[in-house]
Amino acid sequence: MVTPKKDKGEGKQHKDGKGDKDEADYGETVKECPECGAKNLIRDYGRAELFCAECGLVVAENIVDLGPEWRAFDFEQVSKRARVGAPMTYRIHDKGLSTLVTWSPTGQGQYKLKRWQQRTHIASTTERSFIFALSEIDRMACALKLPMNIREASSMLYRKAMKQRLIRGRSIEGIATAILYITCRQYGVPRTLEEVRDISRVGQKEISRAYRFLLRELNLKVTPASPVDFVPRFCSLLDLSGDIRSKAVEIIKRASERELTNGRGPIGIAAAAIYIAAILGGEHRTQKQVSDVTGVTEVTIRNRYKELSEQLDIDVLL
DNA sequence: AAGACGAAAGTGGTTGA
DNA sequence: TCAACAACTTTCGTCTT
Repeated sequence: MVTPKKDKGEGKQHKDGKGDKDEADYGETVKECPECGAKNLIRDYGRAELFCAECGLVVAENIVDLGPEWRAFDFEQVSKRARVGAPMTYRIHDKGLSTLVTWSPTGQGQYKLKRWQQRTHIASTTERSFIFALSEIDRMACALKLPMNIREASSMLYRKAMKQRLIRGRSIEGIATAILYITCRQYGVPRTLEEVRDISRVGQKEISRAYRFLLRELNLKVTPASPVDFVPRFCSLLDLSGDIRSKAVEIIKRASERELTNGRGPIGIAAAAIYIAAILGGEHRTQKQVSDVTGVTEVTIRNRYKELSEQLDIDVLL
């Protein structure tokens, strides 16, 4: 029953078809996010991309990389990896360190061969499902325009879940989707459950189940999403200016000081704050428009916006 | 006609016995 | 496991611009 989201501003989102040279230049000169207008872009040379800290949009890829092409997570890795082998990444199923095993059948009995094959069969099926999970995480992260660091973190989390034998007997899709959802929350670029569900191949129920299960089993703490986290993305989807964005954030801050946000859904609060801010700033959007983008109903927007405007003494004149 | 409003009933998730 | 509960949705009639 969720209305399909209109793909507004297709042109200003990050383009894949452009040449590397153009993008490298773009990465050097662009100063603010074309999606939400935020100024704090993060340049990740390790992943050769430029992404927005506010909404998580990948602004440019293949930017000029001034650092070494390998990554190191501690000193030991630095010394070992300085000039040997391919770069290691968690997004490749065997961490990119593959081993080629040659087999010489001379003098080996049938029995041993069989056992070896059984073992490798088990290894290869779990490996295959892991590869599948990673490709799914990548696909979904791509569709949601999430930065590479979130994809990396998701891969690491999935690996961890696998080590603790949490995947076996559960749907890979469900777990992978839940993990992506968790990582987004942890990195402060939350996507709504509806958004995640729309690009996943499993239903909302299964995602929620996997989500709760993983939080419990992995002892993860996920702080409730703040309404503020949703503002940049929603504002840009509504074609609202940066002025409205900061107004909305301001309203949310005042609301949370007065504890008007307690027990309320963060998305509804964000939607109402944006609705109010847009009217105050002379860029009126209808409740329906806001509702379509945020996924909360007009009724909820009305209820929240009544509360906010009354309690914060904001005169909203239409 | 479109947008805003609000009442009333329904839904899905959480909590606590 | 079940019922109570709050937040949110659906639906729909009415008012306003």
